[in-house]
Amino acid sequence: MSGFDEDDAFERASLSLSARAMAAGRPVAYLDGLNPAQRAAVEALEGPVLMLAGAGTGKTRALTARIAHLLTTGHARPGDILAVTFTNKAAREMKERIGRLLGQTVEGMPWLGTFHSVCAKLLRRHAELVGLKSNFTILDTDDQIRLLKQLIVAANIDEKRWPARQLAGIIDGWKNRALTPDRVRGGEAGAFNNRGGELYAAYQERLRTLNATDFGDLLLHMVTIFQAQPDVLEQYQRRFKYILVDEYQDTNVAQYLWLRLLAQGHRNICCVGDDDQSIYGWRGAEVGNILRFEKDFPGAKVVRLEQNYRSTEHILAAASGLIAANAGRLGKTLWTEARGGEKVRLIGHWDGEEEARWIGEEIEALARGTRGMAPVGLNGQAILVRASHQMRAFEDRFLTIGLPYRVIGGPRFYERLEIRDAMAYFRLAVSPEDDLAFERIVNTPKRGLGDKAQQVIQLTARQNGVSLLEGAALAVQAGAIGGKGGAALRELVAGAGRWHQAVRAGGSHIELAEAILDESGYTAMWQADKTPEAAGRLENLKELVKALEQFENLQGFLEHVALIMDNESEDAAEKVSIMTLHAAKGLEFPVVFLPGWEEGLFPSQRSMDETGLKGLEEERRLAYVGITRAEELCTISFAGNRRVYGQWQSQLPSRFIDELPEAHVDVLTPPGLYGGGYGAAGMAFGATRGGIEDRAMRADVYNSPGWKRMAERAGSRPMASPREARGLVIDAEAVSAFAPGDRVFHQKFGYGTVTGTEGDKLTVAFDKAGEKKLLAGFVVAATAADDVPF
DNA sequence: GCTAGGTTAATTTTT
DNA sequence: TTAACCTAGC
Repeated sequence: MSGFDEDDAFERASLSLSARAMAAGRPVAYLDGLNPAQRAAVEALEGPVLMLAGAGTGKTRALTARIAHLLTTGHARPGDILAVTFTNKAAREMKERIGRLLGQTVEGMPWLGTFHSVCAKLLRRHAELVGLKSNFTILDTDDQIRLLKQLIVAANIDEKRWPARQLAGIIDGWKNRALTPDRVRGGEAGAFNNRGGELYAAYQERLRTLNATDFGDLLLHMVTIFQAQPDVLEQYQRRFKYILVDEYQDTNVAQYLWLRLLAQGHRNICCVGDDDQSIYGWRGAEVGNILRFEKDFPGAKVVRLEQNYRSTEHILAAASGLIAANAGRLGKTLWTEARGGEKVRLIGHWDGEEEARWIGEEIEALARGTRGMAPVGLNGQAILVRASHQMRAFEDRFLTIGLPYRVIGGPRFYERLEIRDAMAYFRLAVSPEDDLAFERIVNTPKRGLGDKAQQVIQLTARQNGVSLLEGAALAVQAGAIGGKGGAALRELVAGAGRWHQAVRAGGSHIELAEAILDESGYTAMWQADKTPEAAGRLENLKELVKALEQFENLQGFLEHVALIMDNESEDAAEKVSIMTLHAAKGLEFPVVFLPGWEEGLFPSQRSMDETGLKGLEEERRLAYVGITRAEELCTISFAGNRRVYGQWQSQLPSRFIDELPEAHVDVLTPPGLYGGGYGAAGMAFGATRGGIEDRAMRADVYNSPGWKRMAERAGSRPMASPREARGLVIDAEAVSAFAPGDRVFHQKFGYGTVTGTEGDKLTVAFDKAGEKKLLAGFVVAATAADDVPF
């Protein structure tokens, strides 16, 4: 966040940028190779433009070319363009690509960044308008929750029944919708044990006192300012002559309002997005924003990017067929010039472990090139799951067979305990009044300051109206905290004073950081720790200090970290990637595996329960995102049994599997596996046994009284589906064909004797494989002729 | 203040 | 099943 705050700095940069590009005589180089649609999107500079960019259609290319076009044609200087993204990664990428297009780095694009970083920058200039100082701190989720916890306790609410995390979610929801406490409607304010609105107000008040914001506030405050201060708004309407928005389908109400306010004047706003890839509804994104664009901006030019450069025709057709089941789309048809390629593969497995085993073998085979394709390195292969707990089966399996993998997502560097602790020390050095930071480290490392001592500090601080650090100093002076704790606190207070002095004095912030970690005893704490992770933590601390080098001072670093929580370490080694579907958005791989396509898991039961059809459609978009990540080979799989929270459950293939167009799917016969039952993937399509083919009718079945009765009758069975209503599944009645003592045959386990039945599950003592629990559909009655008892 | 054992809940996640 | 979180008890 350092560098370009000075207006004239980017004025200068802008001049040199366009001038140089022009002088170099390649004013149109960035247009080379654009297809007609991309070109149209690039050249429609004036007025509202909606760029509907399907997966793999060269969206970033068009977007960056558009910026290059604005600059080179002299329509705008870098400082005139507001370009917002959701992630730092996207912003970085865009900067790089613009730089490449124009043949130089674009350090002069001061307003290209994430919604949050741009808003933070704006808010620092106008903080006083919402009662903050310009050096406010930005709290992360962890701080937010700790703060809320305090407020909940203070409000005499049972924190166990009403967890702070939940309140945080509610408040975030309000902020996403640009609702300040006074705007939360009566009924809604009654959320959270009837105290939601009140706690929200208290929380905002507390943030102001702490001179802090949370992430949601960055936008909320800016919307508030723009709405209440026409002069400020106008200033930025004039400054931002052109507005570009990436991933518009992911914007929430607050972001939408913010953009609309800024674009109101000239209406030069270009939004890029894909309604079919809207997968963040659960965190406030409004697909409606993109669906409504033409109404919001009458006369908008809508450009569709539909030529796909990523995937084979089968993959595209499968994805298109699937997404067609969603209602209320803007509509796009992806096409490609590429011909041929593999169909999407579909395979059913016995259980989750087997699925993992099979995928592991496939990956190895593909890497060796024994699948009729050129070898695909591990870096080119990915497994995309719906929920992160599904990763475990793969990790377990891959560790066993020694297949290198990397998990994308998960806890990030700056969210790690030791990093957050160290950061709290830095924060305290920069701002001694940062109470949250003080609280975090006051007894880390252990200083013998327990609840009681901390209460004394709190009380002293409140009575004197000072920060906790000052309160601690006073308490020490007064001798209110005795013994070991008192001495340790005295040292901490002295240290904090020293560090703050050092910050003010300037000097090397790297040396200071090292000194802080040293003098506080923090480094020593981990050195003394004998647990296996201690070494890694020390390593991380070193890395943290190293990261400081890129900044001029601690303040700059802290701002950076507050907003840029990613750290993608380069890892050159060949590894399979495992990640969630959400994390996969925007990525592509030659080979993609999509496991766990089962009712209840994907689409997620919870999603459907909570948001009904809306949730289901978002799940379907997630499936669409998954398939469209694949360039050459996409393999969808499901398991007939899966352990869910320790319980074995029978699983039904996902309804999304039914929705795949058959012509583009290759149903693999599981090699040497079971031969009967629904698990035999051939049955995955509703083609057999009188399936209902009509989609509308299928939806009807789902909502019909008959279906509901059916679901009820299924009783304890957690996942009933339309498929069952259609009789596609061997249900409880079929089970009665088997009784204890019957001889049965299983493709994998061979012959065995039924020892028990329970609903549609059988317990079978197999002659060779031992006792197994399984679905009746997976076995057939043994015929005397075949069955050779031993 | 720490640890062991019991209880509870269990998507998706960026900033 | 498991992992995180919290409460007793040392």
